[in-house]
Parts: sequence; structure tokens; C-alpha cells
Amino acid sequence: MTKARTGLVKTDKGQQTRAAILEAALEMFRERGYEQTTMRAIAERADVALGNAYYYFHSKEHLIQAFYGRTHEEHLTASEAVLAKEVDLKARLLGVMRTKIETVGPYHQFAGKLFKTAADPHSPLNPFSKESDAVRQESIAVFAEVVRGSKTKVPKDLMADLPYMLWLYHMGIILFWIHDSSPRRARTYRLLGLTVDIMVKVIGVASNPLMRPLRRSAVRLMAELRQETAAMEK
Amino acid sequence: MTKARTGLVKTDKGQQTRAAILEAALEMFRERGYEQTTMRAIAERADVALGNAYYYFHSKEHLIQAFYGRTHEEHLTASEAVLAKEVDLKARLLGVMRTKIETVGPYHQFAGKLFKTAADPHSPLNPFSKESDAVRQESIAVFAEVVRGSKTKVPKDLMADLPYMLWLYHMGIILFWIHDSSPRRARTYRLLGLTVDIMVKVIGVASNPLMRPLRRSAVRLMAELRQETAAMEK
DNA sequence: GCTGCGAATTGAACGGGTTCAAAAAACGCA
DNA sequence: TGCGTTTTTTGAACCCGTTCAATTCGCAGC
Repeated sequence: MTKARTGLVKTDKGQQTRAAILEAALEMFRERGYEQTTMRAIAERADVALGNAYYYFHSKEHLIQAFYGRTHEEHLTASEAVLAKEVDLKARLLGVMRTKIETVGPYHQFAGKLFKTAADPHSPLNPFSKESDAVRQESIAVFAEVVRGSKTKVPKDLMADLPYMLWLYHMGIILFWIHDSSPRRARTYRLLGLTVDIMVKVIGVASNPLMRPLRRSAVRLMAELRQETAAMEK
Repeated sequence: MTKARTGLVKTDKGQQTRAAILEAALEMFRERGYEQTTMRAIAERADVALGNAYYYFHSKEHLIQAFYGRTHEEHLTASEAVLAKEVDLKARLLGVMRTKIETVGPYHQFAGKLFKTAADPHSPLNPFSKESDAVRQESIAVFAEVVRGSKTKVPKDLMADLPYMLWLYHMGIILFWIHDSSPRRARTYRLLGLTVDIMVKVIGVASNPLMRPLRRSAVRLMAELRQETAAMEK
């Protein structure tokens, strides 16, 4: 999928060059961080001319998208294992979230810069953007599966939007993780424990028939958020 | 307060130069947007040499902090009017939030870039950073006043953290607003109506004695978030 | 082998944020 | 008023992301 974006790789040799550049970039990002790594250095390590790097990646930011897709796929497969084992909603959610944090773990030090560019509404890296659509849909599907495969019963009206809500929640956790400077991200894991508990409790409370009005409000809210998301995919 | 940061203005003339640069910058940001405005152009319009702009503002990003403080103060005074009039919690919250959106309104087009840099954990512009501490505290105080001055009764344990929660909520709305491309930010205002309603409802539900366990979880969560915030102020 | 053509590669050049050593102005004080 | 000190101002230079015209490569068709 990443390949389609540049649409410039026609040869086998091309593929190889592209891969070399990408590998060099990711290595250096991990070693030195995003900002400290210059395009010139990447090109040099990949043994190509500066301009050639731009032939395969429209910009430095585009190099990040590869990282994006890569960790996403790792997370997908890692989640499958969890979802196959657990049936308790809380355990499933916690498991998937933990997996996520573990997957992105090695990139923490430059995740900040990553997020920085991702936060720009006009950046293709923005998780709400058109370019990220495929990844986002897959990611939301994981949370749908989290709920669907659990033994917890959820009212239909809520069920329709719950996966998206959980995905948003997960984005919030990522946001916290980015800012988390505690050793071994201990604080993020603690937060996970707390919030997963809250989420499950809230889902429980919200499922009560008496809570229908509040639920309706929440669902309308989600509709509104989604609409905006859709509008962004100009 | 902004002046203290640079610590480089000792003269009257210095103050003037500083002001001239700032004014030029804000004008151009509004006219052309953040990225389109070059430091060279700012310096030229302010009739100083390029280097001089850097004498007063450590970087282009630092120029944004002025905008930050400025709109914050506008919002403070505008909020006072609302809070003096309304006694209903919902009306107070809605009023303060509307005021906020109106205050930042003129800067929407470059708010995205602003947010982009603000999202970086290491940026002084980050709303959680030490540099933003004063502004943040004042801002939270406004939400404390929103609750305190209303006729709604709130349990003590919740009351302690509610202002911070509302401030976080307000950050979320800002985030949405940044991404909102609808005419006259209609979607943001619609979202305000929805979410303020939800917030008030949730506060009502959470105040129920039966909800004590959930409330405890929420309060612990806030404590955790605050702790991280504090840790960031290295 | 030669030719032509698209794919791949090159490196010089450009634009804009940032740095810095040095010059100029302003100030304090004898 | 002259002189050292501090504050302000200057502009050239540097770095790095990005662009692009020109060159080389690889190969299909003759």
C-alpha cells in the first residue's frame, strides 16, 4: 500500500533502492531521532544521491508513513493472539491496548516529533486524513472485534459507535504515552489500568435502559465527530 | 509575563523594537498564514535587521507564544461578563466555551500550524509545559469559577478535579475547532451544544451517591494525568 | 550492435530558519 | 566630556529540506 503512493517504482532495482533508503531512514530515526537525522545523512547511508531520496519519498515526513504502516501491521497480528484467547471485555481491551504500547515502544523518543507533524490538519500523516483512512478503518475494526468477541452485552445503538469511541480513546492514550517520560512508560501502563476500568464501567452504566437519553447524546456526538472526519477527506 | 521569558529587554527603545517586531509578525500571520510568513519579511516590515528579530524572539515559534497570551487575556475578560450574568451551570459552561471560540476565531487559518508546534512535548508552546503553566492555571481557574458560581451542587471529591476535567474538555474542543473546516465553524458550535449538554448530564449522573465507585476511578485518573503534567515541568 | 525512450540518478542551486562575531548606540560614571 | 560597559543592531554565513535540469542506465525493437 505504501508503494502505491509514490507510483514511481517500476524496476526491481528501483524497489531495492527504495527499500535501502527506507531502511537507512528508520535506523537513523531510532538512533538519533527524527530531527537530528538529515536527508543528506540518510542518502549517504543508503549510498544514493540526495535527490534520489526525493525521487522515492516526496518529503522527509513521508518517510514516517512507512513507520506508521509498519507498526500498525505489527499491532494487528499481535492483537489477534490476544483476541483469540480472552473473552472478558476488560481483558480484551486491556490486552489490545498493552500490545499497542509495546509495539510502538522502540520509537518513543521520536514519537513526539512524529506526533507533531501528525497533528497538523493538513498533513497526510494526520490520523484523520484521507491518506490514513485505510489504516484507521482497520484499526477501528480491531476495537469492533474487541467488543464483538466479548461476553458483554451492549445495546445496539451504542454498539454502532462504540468501536469508534474506543479508537478515539486509544488515540488519547497514545497522546499520553508520547508525553510520558517515566521509566519504562510505567505511567502509561498505570493509566491503562485505570482507564480501561473506567471504560468498561461506563459501558456498563451506559447500557442501562435508564441511560438511554445520555446514550443518545453520546451517539449524536460521535456522529458529529465522524462527519467532521469525513469532511476532512476533502 | 511574556517579557520575562526573553530577559533581554532593558531599554525603552528595546521595548518598542520588540513590540514592532511582534506587531509585524501577528499582522503577517493573519494576512498570509504562519508558514508563508518568513522571518526576513517580518524583520523588513518591522524595519529591523533579520538578526535583531532573533534577539527578541528566540525562534519563529516563540512569536506564537505572544498570540497565546494575548487571546488568553481577551478570553479572561470576555468570560467575566458571562459569569457575572448566568447562574445555570449549562449556560455558564456554554457561554465560556463560546467566548473562547469567538476569541480565537480570527486566527483559525494558522491555528493548525500553531497546534502542530504546540503538540510537541518538548515545545514551550505545549499547553502542559512549564512555560505555559501560568496561563494554564488561570485558565483552569475560569472553569472552577464556572462550577462554583452555578447553582448546581457537586460532591466535594468531584469538585476538586472538575475544573481540570473541564479544562481538558475545553482542550478537546479546541482540537476539534482546529480541524473544523465548516463555514463559520458551524460544526464546532454544534459540537459545543452537544458536548456541553453531555458534560452537564454526566456531572449530574456522577453526583449520584450510587456512582461513588466510578467517581473514585475518575478522580484517580485525573490525579494520574496531573502527575504526568507535573513531571513534564522538569 | 545501434537507437530511442522511459526509469533512475545525480548534484548544483534555492529558500528560509538560525547563529554569531563584530559594529553601533546607549548608558553610567568619574 | 571622555571612557568603559552593557544593550542593541547588523548582515554575512551556515544548515538543511526541497527542486530541477541534466545525465546515465537498462532494455525493447530493429
